[in-house]
Amino acid sequence: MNIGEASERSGLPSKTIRYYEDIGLIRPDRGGNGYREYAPADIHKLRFLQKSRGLGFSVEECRQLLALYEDKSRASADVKELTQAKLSEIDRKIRELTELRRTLEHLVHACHGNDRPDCPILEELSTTGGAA
Amino acid sequence: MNIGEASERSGLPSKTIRYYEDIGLIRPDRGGNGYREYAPADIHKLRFLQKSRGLGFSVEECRQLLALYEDKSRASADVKELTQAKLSEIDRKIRELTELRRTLEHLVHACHGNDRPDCPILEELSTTGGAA
DNA sequence: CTTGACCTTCCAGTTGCTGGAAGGTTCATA
DNA sequence: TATGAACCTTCCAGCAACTGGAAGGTCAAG
Repeated sequence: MNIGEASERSGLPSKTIRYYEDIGLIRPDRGGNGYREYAPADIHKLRFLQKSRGLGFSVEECRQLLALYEDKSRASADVKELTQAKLSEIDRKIRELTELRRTLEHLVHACHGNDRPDCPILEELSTTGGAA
Repeated sequence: MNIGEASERSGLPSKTIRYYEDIGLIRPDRGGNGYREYAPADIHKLRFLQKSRGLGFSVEECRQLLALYEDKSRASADVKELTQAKLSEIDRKIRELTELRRTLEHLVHACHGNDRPDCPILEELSTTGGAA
């Protein structure tokens, strides 16, 4: 399929898809007309990239995560370690998001109409979420 | 407190803190010597920024989120709507992270030593996580 | 065989930092 | 009181990750 459909299916702008090719994240085939041709596997990767980027992983981290899917070196201890590190990172992000969610919800429920200069929730956030 | 301590307490580099001031996210006082002086409330904001940026929210989104804490317009329906939108976004992120976590874990447990060119997990990821 | 929606490359601009230079402040110690 | 380390300041340049636009080729429909 062409880049337009790849864009639709992955949720990424065509521009971004081309950019990801530039920096070597994906390598679609080319048709006789010079058009990029995306296979289903490419779409998987693009969706994966779309999500992981949106979740605050850097492009380099995404490259690592993506590499975990490619079997080249999958069984190695390095990869396991990397995966474990990523898992911890993901857990941290989930915790922080949950905390953020709770804070927002409190704000909307508990602070509604209350215009004290210092909302107690702010205080809570700062103590609950200990520094890294 | 000075920017160094603010950096330590917030987990953000001093450079970034100054940048956030440049773009109007925070407004610390200045001492007679020209040094920035951070109040505890500023640290709260900085920590909040550190987290929300790391969770994939853009600076503009962070500005909105931060505005939810400032009581100026807290009771308005607009703000409630915005908060609700942000809550949905957060929920989506949590779901995606959970999914990503599960995928990674499967990879490390189920695919270890299996070097089939197309891992079934990849397939799962692409079907489980529907397009936006 | 033209019109419109695709696609291509290339180059410039934006966002969100990040590093470094050049210099001022503070504080401990000699 | 002075010297030096460890802070702080502004400014400017560069990098990361896109994003938009120009200039032009391709393709399917009418």
